[in-house]
Amino acid sequence: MTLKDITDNNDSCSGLWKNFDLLTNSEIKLVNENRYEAVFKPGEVIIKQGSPASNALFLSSGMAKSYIEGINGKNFIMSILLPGRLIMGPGAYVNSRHTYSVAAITAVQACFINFEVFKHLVRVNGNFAESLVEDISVKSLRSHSRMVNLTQKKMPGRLAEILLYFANDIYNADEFELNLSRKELGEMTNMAKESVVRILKELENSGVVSSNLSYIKILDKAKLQQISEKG
Amino acid sequence: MTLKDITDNNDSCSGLWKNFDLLTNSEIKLVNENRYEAVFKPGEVIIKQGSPASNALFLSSGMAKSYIEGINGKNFIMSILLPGRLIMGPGAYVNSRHTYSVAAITAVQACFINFEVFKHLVRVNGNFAESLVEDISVKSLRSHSRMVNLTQKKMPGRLAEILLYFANDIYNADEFELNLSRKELGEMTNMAKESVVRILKELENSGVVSSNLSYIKILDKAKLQQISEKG
DNA sequence: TCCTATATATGACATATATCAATTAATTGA
DNA sequence: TCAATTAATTGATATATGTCATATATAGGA
Repeated sequence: MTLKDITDNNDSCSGLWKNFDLLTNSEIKLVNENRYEAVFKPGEVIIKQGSPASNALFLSSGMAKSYIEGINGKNFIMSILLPGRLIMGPGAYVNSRHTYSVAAITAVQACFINFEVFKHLVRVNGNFAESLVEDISVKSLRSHSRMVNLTQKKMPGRLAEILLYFANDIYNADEFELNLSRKELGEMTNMAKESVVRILKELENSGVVSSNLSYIKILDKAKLQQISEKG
Repeated sequence: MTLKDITDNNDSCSGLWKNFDLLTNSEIKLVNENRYEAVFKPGEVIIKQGSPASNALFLSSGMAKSYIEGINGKNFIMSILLPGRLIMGPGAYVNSRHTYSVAAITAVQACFINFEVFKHLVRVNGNFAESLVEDISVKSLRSHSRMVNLTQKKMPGRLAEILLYFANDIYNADEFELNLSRKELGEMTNMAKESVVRILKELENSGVVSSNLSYIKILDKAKLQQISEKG
């Protein structure tokens, strides 16, 4: 990982999160004076669970995954991270530890912003504070919905749900080159990688999707939706 | 449900959450001018998932459960609620809908505070805003840990975890009269009620706990801890 | 008090899903 | 380009867990 201070070039981290729009000019200046950029190769760990946390971050380009390192080295992928999204775990406000890990999926350029600056802004700018709470609330809502999905659906429902997530929220397309392995799909859906393969094949056999290794094409979205909802 | 305005008696909702300590006198006055109390009988629904949300609430006495109504009428109990704890779902800041239900377990007295007042305080009082983010962060952290527990542990680990939760976080004692049914224990651990009975019996047979219907006694806490951690 | 509804308990069985072993396919680096 | 590693696939099997049926116990009302 290479870390270079680029506060004096004309890039700006402040464009990476819509909530920064709520800041005053001097507050934006403060943000830009306290940001750092770094570049990561695919697979590289950007944030390590358990390590001391002192920065929030944003991707300026690329794709990453946030995941909890659970029992017996088994990971649980929480979400796929794209530019425009605040990456700041709850540890920031609890124990100053990273409560999950983040790793690059593709090549990633990331922008780090010091927590203290961030927290300062929450204290002095009420609208910014409110927007942070909104951001956290949306994540919390997703997390609840995820909990139900994982505990109440069987494998086809869980896999269908995650395929829709990629189509709707990540790639904005019904066919896409998925840059996650079967194992990682399993880490999102709580399935063994072999089960991912099998259920995926079932979905192919019933004409709902077609897949050629990492290339996935959703053929019958309504059906997929139905499978996802019925569990 | 009976709802009575008691703004003119000397009780105060502001004592129900430590974060209210951060408010100024006039802000506390505002809170007290906009609060309402209500009493609920065991089993009564206090908040209904999906309904319009306009109030945060606190219990002034009693015990309640928050739960998500999931697929096919299957519930997922998120947490046990006691006095001192803010009850405000993420919907407050997302779509003004309750994202989960809350029901009384014992007799409950609850104090309702209007969202708008609450949000106003977040905007004008930076320390209060920060304390709210802290509160949400702690819950979020628990929710993550819960996710791992539910997805990566087998039944004995999940049940052990929940028994420790009751001992450590709810009753503060290693023996207690549990006022939840086996079915509800299942709704916390993602187990069928019959499975709860069976695993509980296993724990009894191995001398880890003893139970007489709703009376639970933890005999070997270290062992229970170990079962919980190993999964 | 007894009756009824509800909760708990238990056994037999079905099934979803993981695990293990082996094979094939794809990717990467020298 | 080819060997070597890694990922995907497939089948056989083991296991965890849910479901169903039924019995027993408990609690709440008339």
